[in-house]
Amino acid sequence: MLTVRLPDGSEKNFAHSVTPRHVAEEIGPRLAKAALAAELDGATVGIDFALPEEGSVALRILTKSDPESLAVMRHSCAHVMARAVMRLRTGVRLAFGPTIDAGFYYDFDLDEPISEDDFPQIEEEMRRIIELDEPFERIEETREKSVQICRELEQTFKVEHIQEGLANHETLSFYQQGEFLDLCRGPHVPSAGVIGAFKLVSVAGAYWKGDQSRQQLQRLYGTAFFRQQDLKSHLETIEEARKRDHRVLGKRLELFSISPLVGSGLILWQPKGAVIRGLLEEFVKSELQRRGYQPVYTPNVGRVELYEKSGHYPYYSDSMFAPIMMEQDEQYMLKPMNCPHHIMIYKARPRSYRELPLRLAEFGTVYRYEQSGELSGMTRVRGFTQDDAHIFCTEDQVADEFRGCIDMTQFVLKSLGLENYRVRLGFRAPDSDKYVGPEASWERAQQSLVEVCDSLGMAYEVELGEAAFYGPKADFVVTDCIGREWQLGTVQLDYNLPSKDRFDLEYIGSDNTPHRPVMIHRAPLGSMERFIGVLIEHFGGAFPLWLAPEQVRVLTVSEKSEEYGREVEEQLQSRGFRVAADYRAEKLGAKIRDAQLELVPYMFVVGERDREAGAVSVRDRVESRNLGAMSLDSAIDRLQAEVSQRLVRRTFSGDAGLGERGTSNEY
RNA sequence: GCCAGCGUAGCUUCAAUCGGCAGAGCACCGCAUUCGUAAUGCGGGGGUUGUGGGUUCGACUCCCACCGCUGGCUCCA
Repeated sequence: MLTVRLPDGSEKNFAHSVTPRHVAEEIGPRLAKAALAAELDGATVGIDFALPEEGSVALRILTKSDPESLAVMRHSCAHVMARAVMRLRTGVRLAFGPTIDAGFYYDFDLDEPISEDDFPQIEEEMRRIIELDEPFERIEETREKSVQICRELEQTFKVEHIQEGLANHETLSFYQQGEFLDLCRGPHVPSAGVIGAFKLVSVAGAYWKGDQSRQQLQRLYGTAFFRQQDLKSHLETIEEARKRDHRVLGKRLELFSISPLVGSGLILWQPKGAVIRGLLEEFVKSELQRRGYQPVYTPNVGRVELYEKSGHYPYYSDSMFAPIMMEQDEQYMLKPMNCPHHIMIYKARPRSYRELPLRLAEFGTVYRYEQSGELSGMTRVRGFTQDDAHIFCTEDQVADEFRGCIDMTQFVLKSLGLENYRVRLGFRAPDSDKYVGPEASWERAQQSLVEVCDSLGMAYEVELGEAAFYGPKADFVVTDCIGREWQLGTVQLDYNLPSKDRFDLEYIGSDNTPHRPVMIHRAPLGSMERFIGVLIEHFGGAFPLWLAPEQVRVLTVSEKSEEYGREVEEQLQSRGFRVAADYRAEKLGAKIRDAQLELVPYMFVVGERDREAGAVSVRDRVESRNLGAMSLDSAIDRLQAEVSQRLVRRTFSGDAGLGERGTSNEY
């Protein structure tokens, strides 16, 4: 006998084999009709799933109102899409078609490539399939039979997947809908009719099993919702993201530019962007000073031998700019990392334990030859400046230093209105030869990271295989105001570069014998380019007052007030504000409009009335509102208070569902 | 690097019918206007249609190569 526990605490007993559908029918016909899937002891299953005949299970029937059913429905929609493509095309071989955060995709190998022009036709065919409202039927087969079925269907990727990826599965499942039969773990919704609204989003290349050395397939991305209005609002959020694109805003607001003649992926900071960067650097520098870091400067090139010693050259030569050849035995690299240089500063003389922790900081510019297809605006570039520092400390100091790095990162992010983030601990993958150093050091380093995170009560997730080659790391993955994730700051523990085989770092301990220090690599912002790119999108170009390239614009009502306007402008300038003025022979409305669109936080409107009173009329951009006339001094006090608090007055808040594309790998 | 798409004036605002005279808006410059909280009017300049080659009587339009960009894949010390 089976006991089924329901969410309301009640229990139902069944003497014979049942499915969630039967359970739902027992509860009521309404629920049975609305049931799309079920949650069985925490896992999502289809409503036709055969529950065990004995024992006790927790079961929750899932309907449209449960978020879990959205993923199930989207996976079904991926099948509908694949079915439509197979109706329209010949020689379609199916690969994987999972659900992702914002929708789903399916990978195909096709005789003729699909382009976006084909979307309307595919969508039309999908609509037809959905109208038929045919059920998704689950079929279970033995391995041999499954291979045979896939062979007959000429689905060679599926054959391979059964034989390799699913080698330890005794039985396999298929889902059938009309003429469409696909190897698939499921679950699926009962029938296609529940797919309320869908849209094909994009088409892209993707390698079979994510392996660059294997065949490239076409990946068709789509999304689906139960209700048309949810699809609409999803598309609106994508549109919102598009409007905030830092590449567009960066050009419009004259923050940065990229010139093909200078080179792809190389950022030219325009004056206004340079203001923002300079302010952020000052902000970080003052924190570094407070926290006992010492600034250093190092050159932009270094001999190849330096990077051979560090191990970067053997590991990353493909993504480094080629060496600069001088003589046969004299080659220089553009530096891809600052750490080897900082290490040489440490090594410039013998070190005592009394000096540790030694914290060396530099806004170090590095160059990496990223693949051309990787480049994107400021977020993925070939030259960038890290807010870098390397801490050399004793084993005993590691935890405190690591804690200090986390603290500084949290402080900096918070000051910029980036309060939504998670921490990802990147650990080594077992049995990989990608890493340097003995396993014991790795264990120790990984253990320290976990202990510090636990002691701070900080949530984190461990990801295997995400470590740097020399040590494990803690990455800060920041969610911006429309729900997209960005990897920004990082703290990395390193027991390897100091080792005998690498740079053989030492300090003399209190026992008067040499000891090996531990290194911590850390960059709270990551790179200035990427960080500011993300900030542009986060703020939609409307920077808080303390960072705004132009903080105040003086607007004259007419040319009659120009002289007074210039006085006000000069006053603001001398009080430390970044100020501009609009003396054009335009109407006030036009000047206001331009300043609003250029995202200037405050406008000081000056006319004859103000001149007579020695006042300014303050207009606030955020509220798009006239705050009224006030004395210049009180207006300045007001702004100064806002600057000194580093007040972040507004960021859009919402969720585009554009988060990292984590897949749950249905097949 | 790979797959797909795109490239017309400073502008990710865009037009140019089937291959038949490259044209608007915004921005910019000039003149007039002297204005009180999101666009004053008039006039003007600005183009080797990404680059190079090909097909054609004729190419923004069709074909090839290259460059750049976009969306993905792979990569990310």
